[in-house]
Amino acid sequence: MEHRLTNSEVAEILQRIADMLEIKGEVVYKSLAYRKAAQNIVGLGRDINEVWAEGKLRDIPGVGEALAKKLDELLRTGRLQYYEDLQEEIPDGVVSLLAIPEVGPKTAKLLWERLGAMSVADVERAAEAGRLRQLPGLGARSEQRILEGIRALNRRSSRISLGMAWPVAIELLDQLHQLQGVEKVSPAGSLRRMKATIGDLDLLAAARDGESVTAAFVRFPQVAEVVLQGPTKATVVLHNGLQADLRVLPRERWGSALQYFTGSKEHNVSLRGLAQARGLSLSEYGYRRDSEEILCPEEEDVYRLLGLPWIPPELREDRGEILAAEEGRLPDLVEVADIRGDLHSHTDWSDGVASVEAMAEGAEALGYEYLVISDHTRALGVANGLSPERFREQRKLIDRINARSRGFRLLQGCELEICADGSLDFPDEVLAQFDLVVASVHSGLRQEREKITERVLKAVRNPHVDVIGHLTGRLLGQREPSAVDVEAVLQEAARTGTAIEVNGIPDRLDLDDVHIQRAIELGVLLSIDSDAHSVEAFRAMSYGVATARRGWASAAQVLNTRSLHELQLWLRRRGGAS
DNA sequence: GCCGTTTTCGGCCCGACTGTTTTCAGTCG
Repeated sequence: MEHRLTNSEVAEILQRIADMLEIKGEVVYKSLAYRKAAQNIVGLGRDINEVWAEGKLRDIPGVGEALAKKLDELLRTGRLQYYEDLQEEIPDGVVSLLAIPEVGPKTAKLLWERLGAMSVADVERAAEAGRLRQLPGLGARSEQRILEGIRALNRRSSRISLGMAWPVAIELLDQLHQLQGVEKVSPAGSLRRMKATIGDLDLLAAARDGESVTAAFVRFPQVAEVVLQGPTKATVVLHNGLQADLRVLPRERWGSALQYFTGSKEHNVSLRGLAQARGLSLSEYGYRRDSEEILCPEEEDVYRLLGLPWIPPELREDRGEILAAEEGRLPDLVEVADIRGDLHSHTDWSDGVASVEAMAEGAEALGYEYLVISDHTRALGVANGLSPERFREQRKLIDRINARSRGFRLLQGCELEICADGSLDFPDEVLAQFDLVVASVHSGLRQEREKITERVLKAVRNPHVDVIGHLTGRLLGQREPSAVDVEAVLQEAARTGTAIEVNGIPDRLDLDDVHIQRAIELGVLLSIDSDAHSVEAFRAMSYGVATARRGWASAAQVLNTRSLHELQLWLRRRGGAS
């Protein structure tokens, strides 16, 4: 096989098939089935090629006989006849029209059949020429909306990182909370589930008079444009280009509303399935049994009526959390308060902006017991990597700071370069001098799978290496993850006891949630780090913790929830220095 | 196309908003 398809490539093909089936006008449940399977393949946590090789495709939820057969053909040959036949019937250009807001499968088909539109640009031209309003079911207003949709599409900067979205949302929620009659506010949607990237800001408010709240909301200074506005919801585009959706519900329906709008959609679908089995119908307004209404003022009420414990939002991706809740084996998720120290940080000795002293003070102010200063090693010239001699000097400074501090302790580490040629930047005798070593790849990220995997495995097997930093090297929206065989690294890390980092920098969040869940399954120890290059950047820890929670991690599985003493014991047993 | 303490066939979640509609279809989340 010339190219091994990744999970997301396979899922993408299934999603496109679903798109084409919708345009064809097939029964909706068929395309839903394709989408569900695609979702589960993305959330698999392991390489679908391996699942295929084991003959276990049918074990993937949502994959039945027909899909297993198609996936087998796709993974075996790299092609899928069914998909190619569909492409003959529905050109890719028609599918691409679905990217336009306001254009769904019905409209796409109409535009294609009646106007021959095969691209977004075709639709834009037709709309500008006033030809859309002549189509059945469309009028001048629809034409205008579609045109606006295309303009929004052209300027849309896709999804933004959680770290960018979160502060913006909190500010809007603060303003909402100050409005007359607003009793409660909360983030909802992917924001509340702490997904790595956020499409729209979903905001929720409890108030009796929704009309006045949405009216005030659309006049907030951050708002550039009002997309829609009604008595219970409003959608706006902010000056920074983000879209924000606000929903307003009365206080007595807060629980069901918050649950509903937090999603995920898949989680909610499964939940409604459970409700139905009990003769209940669930919506954002509460439960209904025939004509009787059951209100849920708190989110716990929604779950309790189904006999379930409250499920943390980070788990609500329909990746087994409902079954786990039913069986009483939901994980006790790690929290920011569990974190006792940070194992990865930089100072102005390499590419950080703060002094060792300032970083130490910052970490102590956060209530940490310890901080590992882990500046870059010499091979990373662009980051002013340090030589062994410079590290020895830095050690003296760290010793001095420790000598005058009480309770808090600095440890000296390094972020050891895993060089492109597969070597480690320092020999073992130098590595033995550090309290803790984080080893990371910063170069040769485009190497082929075997080569880059072998580099990382070498670091995992080195007894002086304690943590593998940002394993895949992905930068959200900028750089795809490297081809590294995550499964192989995780398995080896489970064997050697090496910790794998969950890097909290919002653009990284690496490992990602799906692989964290797999790491937990394999018993791999995690280290949640801020990788801070400044004092303010310590706060990235919270995004790292959120990502670990999304991967079902509990405190026991996270190295830096341990006390200084326990950490030092762990380091000593690993055979490194300290 | 999937799936089964209702079922191997017949279900498959629910509602807001908008526009072109004389009662509803399409899109979105």
